[in-house]
Amino acid sequence: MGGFDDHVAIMGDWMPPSPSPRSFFSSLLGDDIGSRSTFEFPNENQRGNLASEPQEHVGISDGAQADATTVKSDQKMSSRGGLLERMAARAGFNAPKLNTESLRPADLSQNQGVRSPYLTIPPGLSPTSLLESPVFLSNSLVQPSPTTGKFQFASGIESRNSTFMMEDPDKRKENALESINSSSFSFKPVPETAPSLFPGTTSRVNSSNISQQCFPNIKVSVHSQNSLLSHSVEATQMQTQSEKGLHQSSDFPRFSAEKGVRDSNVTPESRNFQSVGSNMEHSPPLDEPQDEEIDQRVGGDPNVVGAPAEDGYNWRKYGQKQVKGSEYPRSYYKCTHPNCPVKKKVERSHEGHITEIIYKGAHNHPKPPPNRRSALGSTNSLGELQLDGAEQGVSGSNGDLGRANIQKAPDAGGLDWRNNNLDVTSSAHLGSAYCNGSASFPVQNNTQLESGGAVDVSSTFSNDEDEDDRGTHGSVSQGYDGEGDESESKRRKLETYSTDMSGATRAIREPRVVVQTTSEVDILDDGYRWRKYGQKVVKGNPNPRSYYKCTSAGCNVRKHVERASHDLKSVITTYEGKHNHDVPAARNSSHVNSGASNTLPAPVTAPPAQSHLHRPEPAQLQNAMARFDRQPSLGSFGPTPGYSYGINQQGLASLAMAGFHPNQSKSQQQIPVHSYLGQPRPMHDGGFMFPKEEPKAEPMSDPGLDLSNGSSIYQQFMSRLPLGPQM
DNA sequence: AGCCTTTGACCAGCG
DNA sequence: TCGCTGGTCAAAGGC
Repeated sequence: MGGFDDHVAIMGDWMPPSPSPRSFFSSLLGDDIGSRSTFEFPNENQRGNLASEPQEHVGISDGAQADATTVKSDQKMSSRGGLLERMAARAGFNAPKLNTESLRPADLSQNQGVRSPYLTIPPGLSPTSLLESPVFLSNSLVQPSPTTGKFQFASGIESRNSTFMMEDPDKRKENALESINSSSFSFKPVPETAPSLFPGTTSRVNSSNISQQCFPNIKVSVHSQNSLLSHSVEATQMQTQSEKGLHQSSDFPRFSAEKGVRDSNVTPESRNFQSVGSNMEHSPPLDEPQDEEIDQRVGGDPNVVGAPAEDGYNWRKYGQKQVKGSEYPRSYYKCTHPNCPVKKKVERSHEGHITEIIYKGAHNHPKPPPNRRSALGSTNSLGELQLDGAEQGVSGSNGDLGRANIQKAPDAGGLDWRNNNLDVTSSAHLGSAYCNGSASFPVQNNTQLESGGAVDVSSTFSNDEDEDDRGTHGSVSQGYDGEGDESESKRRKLETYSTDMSGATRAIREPRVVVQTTSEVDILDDGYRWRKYGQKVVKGNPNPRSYYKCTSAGCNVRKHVERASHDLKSVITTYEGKHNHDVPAARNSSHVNSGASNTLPAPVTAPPAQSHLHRPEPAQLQNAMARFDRQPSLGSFGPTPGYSYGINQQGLASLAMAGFHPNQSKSQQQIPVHSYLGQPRPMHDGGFMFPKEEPKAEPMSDPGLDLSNGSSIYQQFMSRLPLGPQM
C-alpha cells in the first residue's frame, strides 16, 4: 500500500495543474498548515466539525460503535451548533469558542455572506488569521471530510491513515497542503463525478446535517490502493459535483472538488467504508463474491439522503434498538428485494433527521420502479422520477477492483445482470440529484455529461464492459425516455416503468408457485429453512395463513402456508420468488445428501391423496423452478410428469402470463404452477433432482448467457422471455 | 392480501 | 460463567 504516498500520487493525477497552492500556502503559512491541519487535532478544529474527523475515520474500519457515534456526532455538530460543545465534551477536548456557525456547511449554503478566503482575505493577512478564520476553516474543513472533507479510510487502512494523520506531522502537513491545494485553487467548474463505491471498500458517506438544504458535503473516498486510481478520481469528482451544487446554489466561490480523495486507500483485506456525502446514497457493490461486506455510512439530513425508504430501494424494518452511546434509536432494515442481502442501520434524531445510515452488503439488483411504495417515497424527495435513477446511481465496483466500475445506472427491470455481477457493486446517490442542482459528470472515458436539474449520476457512468454489453452510453437521467439507442434492457426498463406508471405494479413480481400438500409437515419440512415472519387470517379461510421466508442467506424466497378451508388436512403453500441455493444440508440430510429418492420427503412422494400427477414437494418444486431459471432454453428440459417442462420460452411465458385455471390455485389435487422460475437444479427426467449436484456445474444450454451467477442467469433468462412474468 | 412496523424477546459475541 | 451489547427474530397489529 502506498499509503499516503499513494494518496499524493493519486491526487497528483487528478488534481488540476493549478498554481501550487501548496507552495503558496507553504510559503505563506509555513508549518502552520501542517500543525493546523484541519484533520489534525481537535484543538484547532473542534470549532469545526472536523475536529472529530480523525477519530471518526480511525474508527471506521471496524464499523465500531464508536465510529458510528463519532460520525453521528460529527453530523450533529455540523447540523446543530449546540452540539459542538457536546461533541467537544465527548471528544474530551474543549472547543474554542469560534464562530462555529460560520463553519457549518449548512450555514455556508445559507449564508452567502460567507466568503471564500481566496476572495476575501486581504493581502497581508496573517497565516494565523487565515487559518483561524472561520471561512478558512470551513473551507478547509470541507475538503477532507465526507462531511466537509473528512477522510475516509478503508478499514484495513485506517490504522495507517490514522497514523498518518495523527503521528506523522510531515505527512499531515502535506496532506493539509494537499487539501488546501485542491480546495483552494481549483475553481474548476466542472469535473464532478459520482462517487464510486468499490467492493471491498467501505465508504462512508458523511454529511453534515444540513436541514432543508441540499448541501452536498460529500466526501467520497475511494479506497483503492492500486487499482482504483480512476475510481478515486471519479469519486473525487463526484464529490466535487456535490460541492459544486452547493456552491452554485449559494453563489459561493467553489472549491475544487478534488478533496478528500487523498485518503484513497485500499487494503485487500479491508472492509471498507466509503463515505459519501449526504446527498449521496450509495449502494454497496452488487454481488460481492469476495464476501467482503461493505459498510457504507451515510450521514445527513433526511431531506437529502432520504428516509430509509427514500433511497430508492425497498426496505423492511426488522428491528429497532437503542444502542449504547447513541442518542437515538437505531433501526435495522433489510432490502426487500429478493436475494438482496443488503441491510442498513439508520439512526434518526428525534426530529426525524437521519443522523447515520450504515449500509451493509451490496444490492444485487436495480432499484425498484418508482411507483412502488417506498420507491415513491424516494421519488418524492424531488418529485422526480429520475431521482430513482439517480439513486441507482453511481455504481461502484464489486470484486473487480481493477476496473473502474462506475457504471451506468442499473436499468430497473432491464439491468444487465452480468454487469451487475461483474462490475456494479455499489451505487452512489448523488446529492445533486436531490439537490436538484445541475451538474456535469465526467464519465470514465472523460466524456462529460451534463444535465440540468436532477442528475442521474449513475447513468452517467459506464464502464467498458457495460458499454460493450449494452451498447448504450450516456445518461438516462433525463427521465426514462432514454436515448435513441435503445438496448433491450433499456427498453424493458421503459416498459417496466410504463407499466408501473400505468398501475400494473406487479409487472416484475416474482413468479409464484402454489403447492398443496396434505400435511403442514411437508411444508415446513421441505428441506429448506424458513422463518416465519407473519401470520394472518385471510378472508375465506378460518385458518391462519403463515408467512415464511427462506432463511438462507441471500435467498428471498417466501411462501405462505394455510390450510384449505375445505379440507383441513390439506395445506396450501404458495411459493414466491426464485431461490438460489440448495436445500440446506444441516436441516435434513435426507433431503440433501441422500440419494435422489431421498430428496422427496415421504409425505410428498407418495401421499395417497396426492394427485396422480407426480407432484413434487416444495423443495422439488423449487428445484424444478430452478431449471427454468437455469435453462434459458426451456426446450432442453426433460419431461417431467405433471409439469410442463417441455415448454419453450414462449410456453413458459405463456404460462407465466396466462396463469392457470382459476380453480387450480386452490384445488386440492393439483399443483397450479403460475410460473416456473427458479434456480438451476439438476433433475433427472423423472423430475427428481439430483441432490447435491451443484447447479453451477450444469452447463447452460444457452451459451449466449452469462452464467456468472444465479441472479444473472435468472435475470437474463427473464429478460429473454417474450413476456415477463406477471401475476 | 400482502407487506410493513412495532416491540419485546432471544441469540451470539465479547470482555 | 455472567453480564453487556448489538443484532435479529417473530408475534401482533397496522396500512
